[in-house]
Amino acid sequence: MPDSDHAIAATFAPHDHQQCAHRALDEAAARLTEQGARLTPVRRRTLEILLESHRAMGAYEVLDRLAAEGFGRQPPVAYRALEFLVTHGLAHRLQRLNAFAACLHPGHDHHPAFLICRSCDKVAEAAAAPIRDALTAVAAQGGFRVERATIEALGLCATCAAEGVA
Amino acid sequence: MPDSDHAIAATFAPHDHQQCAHRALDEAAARLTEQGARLTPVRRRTLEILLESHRAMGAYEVLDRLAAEGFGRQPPVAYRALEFLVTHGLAHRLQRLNAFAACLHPGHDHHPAFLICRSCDKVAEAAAAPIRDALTAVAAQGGFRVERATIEALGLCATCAAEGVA
DNA sequence: GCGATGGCGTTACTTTATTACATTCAGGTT
DNA sequence: AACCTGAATGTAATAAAGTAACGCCATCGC
Repeated sequence: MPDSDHAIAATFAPHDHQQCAHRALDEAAARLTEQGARLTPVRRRTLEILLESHRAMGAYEVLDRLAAEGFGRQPPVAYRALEFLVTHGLAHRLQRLNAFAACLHPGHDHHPAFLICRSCDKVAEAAAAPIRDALTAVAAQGGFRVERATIEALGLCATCAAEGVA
Repeated sequence: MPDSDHAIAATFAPHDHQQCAHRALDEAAARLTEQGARLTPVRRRTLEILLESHRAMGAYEVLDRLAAEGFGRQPPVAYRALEFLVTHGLAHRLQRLNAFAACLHPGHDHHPAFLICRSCDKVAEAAAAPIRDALTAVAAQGGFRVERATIEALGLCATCAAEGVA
């Protein structure tokens, strides 16, 4: 991810989340104008909601929030906004959870591996390149060409482990 | 995987499927008696249905088949049988597809990586060890302990590629 | 201003999955 | 054989996740 090993720990450890979320939102806005895509109110708000925590949220959880704030209350409202964000690399979909999480490093590796803590539920993005390389190599031996990889790990983060969670 | 690089290609290439399915069923039965678990009619039939192809099947697709053969026609019938098979390592769940596939190598690596061909829809199991190692290493740098990994690749198999599928 | 496009909202529906509870069946005990 | 017990099976009902189809309105290029 952006710089180093710190990215993972930074997600799980306590940190200035206001700033963390704000930075991601700014980067997102920058990337979109660059691409000529529009960050409309629903989309912006959806991203903000995802950015409030490092957890993954279900589409209906997001929808409830949007509806409470005066946006539409039908599923497509949430799904469309989420799909937009995913398409533009501003959010990720977690297959294991049927849920979505804001991307914290837009513009870097757009198909990271995900580390999901089973205790605090937070989700971190990890550099997928070495993992994908291993996968690609194994597949190639069988003549299979990998186009998209889903890599999601469930486990325990350092912060929860330090707090004594088994 | 059982032996080698051949396992992947063998899944996608034409082969004696009767024998392939039969062998998997035998191995499954053997493993279950060993574990003291019961391969009841619904469970056995569910496994056979999955083994008929190398595709992943949705729970409702399996359910339709079971219902047509005189078993119950309510979702729990299929979900319970499938869950049993997954628990005992005789089938796998594919997160990306919300579907299930028979395990072709029961007793070997119970958490393989999956290679899903987007053209023929078949699913092969690949050795996950090297991939999981890479994932574990990346995660460990961030203090994260991986407990379970989901590794699923979408792409094109050798057979489809040879047939000119782009 | 005017049409084309994209975004948003709605209704309606499909697909996937679970909860809760009644019934049946295999196995061991008396 | 009668009896108990726990696992397995079946049902109805419902929840959760996701999609299709359509109309309205705003924005943008002309």
